[in-house]
Amino acid sequence: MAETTAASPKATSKKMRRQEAEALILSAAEKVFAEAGFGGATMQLIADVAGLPKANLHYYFPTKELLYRQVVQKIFQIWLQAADIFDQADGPEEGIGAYIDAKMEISRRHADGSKVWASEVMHGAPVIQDYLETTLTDWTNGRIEVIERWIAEGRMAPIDPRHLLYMLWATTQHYADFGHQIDTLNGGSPLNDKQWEAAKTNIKTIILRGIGAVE
Amino acid sequence: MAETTAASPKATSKKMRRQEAEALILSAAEKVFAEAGFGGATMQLIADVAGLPKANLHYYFPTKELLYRQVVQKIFQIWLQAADIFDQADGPEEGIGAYIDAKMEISRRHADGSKVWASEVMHGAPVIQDYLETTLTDWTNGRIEVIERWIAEGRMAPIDPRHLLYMLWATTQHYADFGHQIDTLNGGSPLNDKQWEAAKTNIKTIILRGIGAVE
DNA sequence: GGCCTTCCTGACCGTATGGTCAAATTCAGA
DNA sequence: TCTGAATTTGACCATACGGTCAGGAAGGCC
Repeated sequence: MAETTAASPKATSKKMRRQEAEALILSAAEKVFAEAGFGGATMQLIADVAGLPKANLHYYFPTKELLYRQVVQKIFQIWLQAADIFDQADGPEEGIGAYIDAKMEISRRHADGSKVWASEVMHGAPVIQDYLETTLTDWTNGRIEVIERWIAEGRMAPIDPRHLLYMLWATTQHYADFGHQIDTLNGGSPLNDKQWEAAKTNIKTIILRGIGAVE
Repeated sequence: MAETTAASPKATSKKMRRQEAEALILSAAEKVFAEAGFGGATMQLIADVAGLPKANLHYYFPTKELLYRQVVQKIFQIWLQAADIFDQADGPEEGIGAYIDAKMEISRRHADGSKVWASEVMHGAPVIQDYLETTLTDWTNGRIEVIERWIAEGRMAPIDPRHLLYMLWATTQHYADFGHQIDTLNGGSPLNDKQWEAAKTNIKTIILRGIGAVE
C-alpha cells in the first residue's frame, strides 16, 4: 500500500489533487520518520523521497509536527483494525490465533508504520498521549473482558489478560521494530515467506499452549 | 547505578577525574538519547542534564556520535551479562526462567538503556552493525545450540530456538521500551513491585508451559 | 613557590533546519 | 476565452545545532 501510492509520483499532470498529494507525502514521511526518528527526519529528506519541493510539503502540512501526527494516526487506525478479528472469534484458540496472524501481517506489510509508532511511544508519546488514554484504553479493557470470559468458561488457563496482551503486542511487533536485527541474524536477508510462516506458527504454538487454549 | 553516578554532581572540588566525569556524562546522555532519540537529542540538553557546560562534554567526548556509541556499547554489555544465567542452568525450566527474570530486571533498572538500544536497532543499527554481526550472532548461535540440546534430550517441545529467543527478547524488553504505554494503561502509574512480579510470573508461566518445559 | 599536565568554559563559527512568502502556474467552470 | 481558486516553487530568513578554540583555573609534584 505504501509502495502503491509512492510508486506513482507526478505522472502526467503537474497539478495533484489534495488527496493523492497528501497520500504521497504521508507515505514518504512514514518511511523517513521510521528510518530517522522524528528528530532525525528532515522536511527536505521527506520532500526528496516524495519527489516534491520542500515548500510544497508545507502547503499541505503546515508543520513537521502536524505531518508526523497524521502519520502516527494512520498507523493507529491499521493497528485497531486487527481488533475486529478478536471479537468475532468463538474462543481463545481461534481469536488469539487469528489476532497473531493479523498482527504479524501488519508487522510485515507496515514495518515502517510500526517503527514510527514504537518510536513515538518510546519517547513518551508526546503527540498521541490522548489516544493512549482514550481509544487504546477502551480497546484494551474491551479485550480484557473477552479474555476474562474465556477464562471463566474454562477455555483457557487463568492468565492475567493484561500481560497476555502485552506479550502478543511485544512478540508480533518485534518482527517489525527489530526487523533489522532479525534480518542480520538471518544472514543479512529478510525473512522469506516460509520463515514468516514458521514465525507465526511458533508464536501461536507457544502462546496458545502456554495459556492452555490447546493441548 | 545510573542514578548513583548522576546523583553526585560536582560536590566540593571543581575538577573531576576523567572516570567520574565520563560516567556522569554517559548517564545523562543515556537519559536524553532515550527520551529524544539520537537525532532529537542535543549536546546542550545532555550538558544541562549533566550540569556541565557544553564545551566540557566535547572535552571528554569529541563528537555526539562518539558519545552515543559509548552509550550503546554500555547497554550491550549489560545485555550480554544476562547470558551467563542461560548457560549455567541445568534445563529449560531453570535456564529460561532465570533468563526471563534477569531480562525483566534489566528492563526495570535500565529502561533508558533498553530504549536507546531499541532505537538504534530500529533505525538500522547505523553504529553497532558490527556488534550485531559478530558478538550478537555468536551469542545467539551458542544459545540455539543449548536449546537444541534440550529439545534433543526431550526436556522441551521441538520449538524453533530462534523464534523462541525473539519471543523472549520481545516480551521482556517490551516492559522497558513500551513502558510508557504500559504505565498509561495502568492508570498512569508505573508498575509497582507486585505488578512486576505478576508480569514475570505470567511470562514464565506462558512461555515455559508453551514450550513444554513444565506441565 | 614554580612548573606542567589536566581540566574547564565563554565566546564564537559555519551549516542545516523548519518555516515563510510572493510571484508564477495550472485548471475547472462560467 | 476569461476568471478565480487551488497549487507549485525558488528564494529567503531566523534560529539552533554540532563543533572549535584560546585562555584561564586546579592541583599534583619537585
